[in-house]
Amino acid sequence: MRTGEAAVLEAHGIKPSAQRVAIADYVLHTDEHPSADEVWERVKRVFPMVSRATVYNTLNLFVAKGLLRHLVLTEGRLVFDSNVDKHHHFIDEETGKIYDLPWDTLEVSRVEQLKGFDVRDYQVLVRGKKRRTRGAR
Amino acid sequence: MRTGEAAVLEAHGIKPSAQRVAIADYVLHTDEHPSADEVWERVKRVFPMVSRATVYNTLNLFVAKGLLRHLVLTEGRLVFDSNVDKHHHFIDEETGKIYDLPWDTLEVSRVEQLKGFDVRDYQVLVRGKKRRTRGAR
DNA sequence: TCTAAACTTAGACTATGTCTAATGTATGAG
DNA sequence: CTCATACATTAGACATAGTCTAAGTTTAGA
Repeated sequence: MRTGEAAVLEAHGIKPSAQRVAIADYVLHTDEHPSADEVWERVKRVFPMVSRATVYNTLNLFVAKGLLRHLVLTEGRLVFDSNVDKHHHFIDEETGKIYDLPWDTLEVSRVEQLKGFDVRDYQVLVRGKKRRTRGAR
Repeated sequence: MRTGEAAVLEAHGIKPSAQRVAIADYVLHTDEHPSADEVWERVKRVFPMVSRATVYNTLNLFVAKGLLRHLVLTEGRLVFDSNVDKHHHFIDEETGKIYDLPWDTLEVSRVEQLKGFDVRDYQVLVRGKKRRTRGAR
């Protein structure tokens, strides 16, 4: 278990309890875009008594404090993304897996000229099939 | 109630029952991006005995037959979109309302050059606040 | 140590969506 | 026309994701 997590939490104004550190330890270091229940399953391995409510509360707290984003990209699942920088997403329609696309691989023109809308944020959502490339994640 | 709906359903290989026509009558002519339960509420006004399962089955059937798209854009809601042409979406973060953005108001570059991905479809997802413009919806 | 605030827990609750078994309806063959 | 069959519809049970609540536990400070 990494001990640096506690410091990260404190830096964001979050009191670092044991449960919160365990959750942070997984969710801040994965690129798997887990759902809340997946986080729960994972955290229970190292912390069997943790309750569902705690995991949900903690994840929502992390989102409120800017440590995570939540995404609503796939059916029936609210997933979390530890990459809080701007980026796009690719969804593999066969596996449901979500991949981050770096911000500058795509370029969107004319977003700022949208009439009647104050744009706060945007991203491109790409769907399709990931090619099999061994070694790639 | 428009009678042309039955012909539209048949043209897509769907047997036009009374319930299905009533559902089509609402959902194919709205730009409100309703959720399944919203469709149910609406259809019950003119067809009080319709069951939840029928509405869900019918909407899924329409999606399978290409009459509708379903979108997973907002938290906890799978919404339906009768606009099956390519277009982008704007989500008002205050009201949760979804607006269609015509395809050519935005332009995305370099989508086809994505390495390792077969792109089947993409759209831009814009979030922010809609300006109040009386008369516009 | 004692107390108050904050955190965690188990489980009830809500909402959304699916499934099933039984019933209803439409249609074509006889 | 009647029956048989296939398909549609129904009510309600079930599943899943997420929230809420009340009670218990921890923590930090006086």
